[in-house]
Amino acid sequence: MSRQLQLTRYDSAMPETLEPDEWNLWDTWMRAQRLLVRELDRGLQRDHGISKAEFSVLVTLSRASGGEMRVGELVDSLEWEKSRVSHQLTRMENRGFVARTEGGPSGRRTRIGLTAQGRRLIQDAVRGHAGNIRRYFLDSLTPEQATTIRAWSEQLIDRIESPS
Amino acid sequence: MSRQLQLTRYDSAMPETLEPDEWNLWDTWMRAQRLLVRELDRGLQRDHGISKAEFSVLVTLSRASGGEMRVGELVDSLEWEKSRVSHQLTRMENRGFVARTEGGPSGRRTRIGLTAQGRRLIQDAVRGHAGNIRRYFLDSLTPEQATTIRAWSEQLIDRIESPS
DNA sequence: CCCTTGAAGTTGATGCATCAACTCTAGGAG
DNA sequence: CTCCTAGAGTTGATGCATCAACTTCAAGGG
Repeated sequence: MSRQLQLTRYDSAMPETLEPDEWNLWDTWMRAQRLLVRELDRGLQRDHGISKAEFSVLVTLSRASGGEMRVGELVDSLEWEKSRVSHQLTRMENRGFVARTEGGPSGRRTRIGLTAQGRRLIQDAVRGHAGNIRRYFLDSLTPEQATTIRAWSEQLIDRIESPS
Repeated sequence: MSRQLQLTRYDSAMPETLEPDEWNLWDTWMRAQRLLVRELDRGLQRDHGISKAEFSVLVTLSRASGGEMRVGELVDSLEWEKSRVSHQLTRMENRGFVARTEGGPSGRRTRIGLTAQGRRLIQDAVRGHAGNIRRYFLDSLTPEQATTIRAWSEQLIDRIESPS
């Protein structure tokens, strides 16, 4: 993967209405994002054989009291679309990480639980993944940078989420 | 899209080995990323009917001298895998945005060019997308924040790309 | 001239992500 | 009791992204 200077690149808008400084900032930032996410994804895949999506589902289930949740609870917790959750659960059920169990005679609704394999897996993965987050993200930040990034992230979230 | 406080969420690792402050920073930052990327994607889709991937290919081709490139040049410029480029071109050829043309009698290799429709489309899209980058990203940054973000992004890129 | 080899590009398979359409069931209104 | 409806969940279709395997062709060696 040779790195070289380039003026046009994935995600680089560089339109006439952005100044060179501006697109450069945008490009640099987007590039850092992609590299970081890619590195974390690869870490999960390499060290634990699971994807980020699988990790998210497993870690959410592992924190549930009783180790079971309904699909709707997963939807709320993950902030995914319900169909995305459903598809993901199907794949993970096929891999043997989770199980769909019929609710008791009174209950009725489908519940999702970790299998023994899923439970074992997530315990290791959480530690490994935390280490990678620390190595690639947290350790790369000075305290001042961390403060700035946090403040800016919060601004951005508000800005996008409130229909200004 | 109701927003509510939650302690576990997509991409939140929150493992035992991360302090609450740490995972909170990580979570906030990841959340901001996702929202921003999603907003820009939706803008492209809504205003111009194209995906980010299509935008990237079109803008790259539109900057090429002669408006044509070889697949390998696209691969280098976009920093995508060649198979990804090939699949993307197939989809875009089906949509009528680009055309694969046989090189001249001497040349031989396949060249990729914009169609009239593709050229028309990208001219509008570049301006609209630039506006969205400004609105959601650039305008959300103070000069100091911009400086910090740029510096940190560069650190992170170096850190990940150099096999330290 | 033939054969090997490597670069360029394509293809197929699989998983992630989203949209739209569908099923099923529980809980009323009549 | 019967029907209607709304919520919960599933399914299918399509596009993005990646990996591995394959095809083609040009260049060079023998």
